[in-house]
Amino acid sequence: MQRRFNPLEADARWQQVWDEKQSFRASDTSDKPRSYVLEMFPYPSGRIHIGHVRNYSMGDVLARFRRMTGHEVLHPMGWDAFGMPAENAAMEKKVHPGDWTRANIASMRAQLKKLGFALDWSRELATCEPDYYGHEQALFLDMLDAGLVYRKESAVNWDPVDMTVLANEQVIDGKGWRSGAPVEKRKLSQWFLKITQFADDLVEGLKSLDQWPDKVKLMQENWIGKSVGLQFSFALDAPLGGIDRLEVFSTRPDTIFGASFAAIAADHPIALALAAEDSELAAFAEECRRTGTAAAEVETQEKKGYDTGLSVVHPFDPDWKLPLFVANFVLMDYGTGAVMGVPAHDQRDLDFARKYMLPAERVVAPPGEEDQPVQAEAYTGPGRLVNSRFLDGMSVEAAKAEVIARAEAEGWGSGTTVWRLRDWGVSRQRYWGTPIPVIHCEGCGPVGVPKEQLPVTLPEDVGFDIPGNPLDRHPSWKHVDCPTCGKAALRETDTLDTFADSSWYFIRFASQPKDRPFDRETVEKWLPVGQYIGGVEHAILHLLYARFWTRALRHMGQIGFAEPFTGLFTQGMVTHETYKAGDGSWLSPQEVRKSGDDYVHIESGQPITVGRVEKMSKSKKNVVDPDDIIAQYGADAVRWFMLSDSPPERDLPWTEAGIEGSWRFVNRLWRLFGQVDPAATGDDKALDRKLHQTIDGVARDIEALSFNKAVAKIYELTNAVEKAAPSASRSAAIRALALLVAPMTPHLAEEAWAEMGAANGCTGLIADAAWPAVDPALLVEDEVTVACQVMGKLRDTIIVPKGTPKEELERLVLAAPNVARTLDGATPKKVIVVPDRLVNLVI
RNA sequence: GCGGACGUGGCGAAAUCGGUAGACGCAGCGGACUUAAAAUCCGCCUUCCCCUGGAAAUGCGGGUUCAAGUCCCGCCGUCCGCACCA
Repeated sequence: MQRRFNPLEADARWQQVWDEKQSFRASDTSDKPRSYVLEMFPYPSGRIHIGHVRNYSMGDVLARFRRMTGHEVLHPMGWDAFGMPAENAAMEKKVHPGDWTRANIASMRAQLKKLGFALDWSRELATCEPDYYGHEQALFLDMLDAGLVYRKESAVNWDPVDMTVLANEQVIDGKGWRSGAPVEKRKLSQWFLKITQFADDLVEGLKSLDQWPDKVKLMQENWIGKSVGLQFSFALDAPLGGIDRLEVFSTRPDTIFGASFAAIAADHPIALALAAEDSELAAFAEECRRTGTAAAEVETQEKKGYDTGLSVVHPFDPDWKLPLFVANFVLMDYGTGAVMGVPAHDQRDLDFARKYMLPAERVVAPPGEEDQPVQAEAYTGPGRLVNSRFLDGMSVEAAKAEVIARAEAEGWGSGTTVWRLRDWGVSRQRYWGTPIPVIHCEGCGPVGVPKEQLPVTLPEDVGFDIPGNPLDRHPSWKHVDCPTCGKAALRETDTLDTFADSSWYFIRFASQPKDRPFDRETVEKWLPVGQYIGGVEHAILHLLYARFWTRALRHMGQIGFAEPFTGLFTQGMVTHETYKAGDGSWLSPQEVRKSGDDYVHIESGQPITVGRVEKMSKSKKNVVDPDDIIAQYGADAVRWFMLSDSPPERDLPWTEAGIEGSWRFVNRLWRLFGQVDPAATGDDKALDRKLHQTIDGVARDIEALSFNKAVAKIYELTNAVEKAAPSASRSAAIRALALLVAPMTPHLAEEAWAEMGAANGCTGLIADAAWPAVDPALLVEDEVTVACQVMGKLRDTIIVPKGTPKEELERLVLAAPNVARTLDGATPKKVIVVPDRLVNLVI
């Protein structure tokens, strides 16, 4: 065996062997239990970054481990290949988005292959190819037929930089998620997917996802935002044009007798009608629209209103009139754009009432506080109804039910659920996306492209020298005949949001027939995905859309399950120290050298300020390139480092010392593998025990994705094996160690396996080897260390046979020298014995 | 503001059910080998003290318990998500 492990040579050799033997090809017909391990597929930006390496290393350990434990594993890879960056590149570099994207895919594929992931490359797909997006178009048409797609003119979020519409989920703090430009409102005809039809089920379904992080489930629940209450109408005391009623929604119909005003949004039809003849109101409405929705602004925003002079009539008392305001805190796009104001029990209403001198009468009170006046804070807790006529004495819940029942009986309202979730607007005014397969005919309206004409492919001859949608200004592409009446018609020139592409790729991975999106039977063999791994930044967008899409397919009878991902794991980021030069400019790790405890700039020798450890970003220059690292240390050291130290859900600080340490360990293992001796004889019971405990523990840790713990256990075993004297046990441990590290450092393991060879029982590829069996008898120790405590403080420890009886333990502890000295002749009042663990003496 | 997570050595972290806090790794220190260096190996490594032992210590302050990093109450801090949601 060579003295040093040579990854540069070994990595490529084993990668080629796995490739030739198609070692990681998933069989649809295997009888083994199936396991679908999936990491979120990358956007082909051009380079793999270290975060990808961490993500795919984790998935790879699980995939390889599952193979070793007898599973038929599906572990595929593909490309989320449509999107804006390709068009931006086209504009800047005068390359076609397709050429740019495909070149990026080629180089990133090569990078991934260098890491030796156990991927089934035969199933590789790219969403920008017609043999993917054509099937997506078919699914869109199915949804159109099923009534899950509709077209609507609505105010949409317009990104003025990317010149496209954005979904609600893609607007963050009033800014476009990609461009960061403040989003404008525009009225446009757009295609929508009816995600709200599944709102309730999407919330309910979260309960079944016990292998999802609570954090993600909570984020989804909040995003969907279910509110149960009463939608009802106030009569206007004087009709305005054709409008004589005002619809409002309230989650607190029980407080209806505490109402002292009604308020509408600045964009509410009544407000618009009034503003047409009231310039003061028009100015106020304009001010409301101008106000940003950014966090800081909203918080400091004063509640302001404009008294319309109109009144509404209380539904339970025709003589009770409530003033109607236009208010800046009422939003047109939530509920009905109008509220009833109950100052005593809603803080915003209270702030508003104080400013405009409106009454604030308590109608719910906890016991004993019935007569307390309303102070600075609105009361939102439980209690009994007061000052509320026929509701007096009821609980909040009973009163809600009573008001809803009466409203429904009297016909002026009904119990309703309102959702924060909006339907998913999927139209994008972009070129590099899936063409929406619809033809607009003057006579027939929008008509779906007949399925036999799919795919509707993107034209190649497009230019990006002027802003806007190249599909729309293409001379011929959009001009087609109506499939229904045959008259001249126009193709839809919008493309689908790229989140549609990632909403079903995990299904296509499992089954890729040429003539349809997927084969149901094959899909149901593999799905749902057993373990999905990716960044938490997709907690809402991608994961919600994928859950919707899967439900839509089930709704249409195409598949039999609703949840696409049984297990979800959100891994942390890879971070790095930041370095700042004296002039405040950022420096990359390559420009910095450690000198004693300080850092200096290599070029100038000037001292460097070390900043906080942050997510790697180009702007702060704290990035490391996986290619450089692999070239220096090989794939296995990088993979090992990605799994070590930090728990996978937490951020992992990249350090030069850390990767050096991993590299040293790879070599340490390599030297140890060289010490295997098939001729060695003799037992080492302690080492056997350590080995079997480690095999068991590492398996559990990998199943739980606690890779850092598995790594620690492997270090411990390595330490023990190194210290052990030669024996048959030691050789067996060395061989088993190769199997234990095989999922993490597969090239090293494969090389060692081949070197150890048949003489040591190492035949075939370690990639095809089974996980070592555990002897349960060796998991239990026959001796245990028992802690000897006096008054809860550790005074001594004794080693006793496992299962030593209580009385005997007590006797031994009392005899322990340090215990006897501490007791100093005193007799314990009480003795607590936890068998095999500790004895605590209470004096 | 609402919701959530987290807080343990110089650093990344372990501690699975309330039962020996700091496993394992990194960095550091001392030593061996070497002409020397690298590599490797051995040892030390929470703090303090009257050092064959002892005391304190898991963000801070209380509580429950024979026993608390772990459970309960109240603070402080950091990070994340949402945000005028009726």
